[in-house]
Amino acid sequence: MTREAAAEILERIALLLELKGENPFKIRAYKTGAEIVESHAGDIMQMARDNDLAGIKGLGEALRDKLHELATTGRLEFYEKLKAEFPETLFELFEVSGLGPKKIAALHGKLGVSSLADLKRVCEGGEAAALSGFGEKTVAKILEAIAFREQHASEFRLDQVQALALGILESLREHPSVTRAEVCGSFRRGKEVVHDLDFLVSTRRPEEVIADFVRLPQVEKVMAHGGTKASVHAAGGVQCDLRAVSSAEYPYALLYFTGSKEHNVVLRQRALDRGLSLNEYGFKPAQDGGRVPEEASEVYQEKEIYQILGLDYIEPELRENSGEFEAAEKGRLPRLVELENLRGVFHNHTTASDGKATLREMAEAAMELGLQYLGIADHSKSSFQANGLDERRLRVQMAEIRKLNEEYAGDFRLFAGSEVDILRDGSLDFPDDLLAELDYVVASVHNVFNLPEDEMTARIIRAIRNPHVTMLGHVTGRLLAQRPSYAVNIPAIIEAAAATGTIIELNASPWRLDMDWRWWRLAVEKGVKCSINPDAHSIHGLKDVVFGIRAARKGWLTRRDVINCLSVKEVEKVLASKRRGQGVD
DNA sequence: GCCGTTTTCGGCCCGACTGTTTTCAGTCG
Repeated sequence: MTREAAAEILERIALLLELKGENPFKIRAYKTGAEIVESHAGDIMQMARDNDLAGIKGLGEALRDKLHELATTGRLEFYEKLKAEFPETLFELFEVSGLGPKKIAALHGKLGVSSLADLKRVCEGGEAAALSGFGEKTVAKILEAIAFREQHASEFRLDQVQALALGILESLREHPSVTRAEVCGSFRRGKEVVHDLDFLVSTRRPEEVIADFVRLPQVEKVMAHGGTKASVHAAGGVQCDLRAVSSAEYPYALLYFTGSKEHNVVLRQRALDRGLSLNEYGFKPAQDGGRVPEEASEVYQEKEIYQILGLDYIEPELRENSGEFEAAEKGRLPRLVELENLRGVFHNHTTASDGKATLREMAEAAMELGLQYLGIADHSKSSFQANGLDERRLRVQMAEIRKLNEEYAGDFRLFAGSEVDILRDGSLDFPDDLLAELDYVVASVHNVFNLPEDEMTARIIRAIRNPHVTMLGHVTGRLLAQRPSYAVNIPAIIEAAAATGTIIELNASPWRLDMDWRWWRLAVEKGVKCSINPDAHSIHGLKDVVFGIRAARKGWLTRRDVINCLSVKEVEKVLASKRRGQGVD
């Protein structure tokens, strides 16, 4: 049993206990237990097997015993019994925004609701509205939430598919009959969510490769299995398709299956303009008697196909038919930012607020990743739920950071910051004189999401105008495939950021990827700089920058647009420039 | 269920918002 699986079971126990109306503190004990299991620095499952968990704060006798049972037998009697009291599908109700344990318990107990389908039925049929504590508006909100979920039902966040995609890709590449393999589709294009995973291989033995593909351990169900393609469902319901082609066809197929569809349409039109017909297998003459240029027979990479069509190579992230062809014709494609360009990251949390690692642990993890600096930005006091820092605790942290910086003696630099709440009226959670003591400030909205667009926009712009606000955090508040963004006028925010020299964050958490890649070209045009921020709540979370880099590339960003590609000296200047009224240049 | 004792029970994190109520329960961050 992996630590993730064990933590998941503890979390589910907490949900089931909530449904049963158990003591809320007992429930919290299971939730914190799950967090500890997920984030403990040691090999916690081995420790559980060896009965070596004593001394870990938050794991008492009961949880230690349960973890030992899980680690040694792979199951937990207590959980199995609890689970048997409720239908498995009941868990999906927790994902409907606005529904909590009390309402779910009422729906289940009084109306027998045990799935999303049931829920929809009783909401539409009027039975739900008649329940005590429910009314017309509650039901309307539930139906809205169901509709949002349905609309996004087949969307998977990148963190949900990344390990699966890379795992299958590795198996394919290791296959003795496979010469080249790639994940295509929206995954390769760096979309913020994907619907499925498209794999492509080049091989001389397609049947053999396909047969081995459908037998991979990740495969749960085989949907289709032919001679050159197969379609399967992997764990978690992600559909995975595999296409097998010849070595000569491979670059054409790679281009075709990477898409986007809109990009391909333009490519094929360009080919026709040159008397050529392009499909996933290669070039053909568009008319009888036409001929294919000689270079076409020597195509080994996508790059050469673009060349034949008179274009510079277009990176997969840019293939959305949103200006890449004009730029490629004129040789004006941007040189996209790369992971290796990043020298530091801002907006990270520690155990002082809701993070799982200490200041020192975060710093060491950042060094381990080869970074030269790390910005800390724990929550401010209004974020009670996240154990936000008050003035006193923030000053303690600033002192700790100064001390660590002395210890690191220039080899590594910590920046003292704060993720300060933007309050309802656009004022900030800390007074200006305190903010002035920090190296930088991230301002974010964490409550009152339902303001009308003009009020929300005015609220954020007021915060941006504060000279101490260095950067704006997760501008729309969206949670991908789960919660839509709040109403906000992004172009107006970008204008205000440009006018005040405020940096806008690209929050790299795979849940957010916010500001969305579609806005960055406008931002860059206006002169706004980007900070790719992992919003890490643990050591592991620092690695989320890989998702941020993908999104940044998709937004046409170069290293010059991203402030965390700067050296310590340069970034210090940029962080201080707004306060000194110089703006960011 | 965990923790920490002025040891073996009593406390455990706060505030706003919403909708359903008629004084508050549920949800969310």
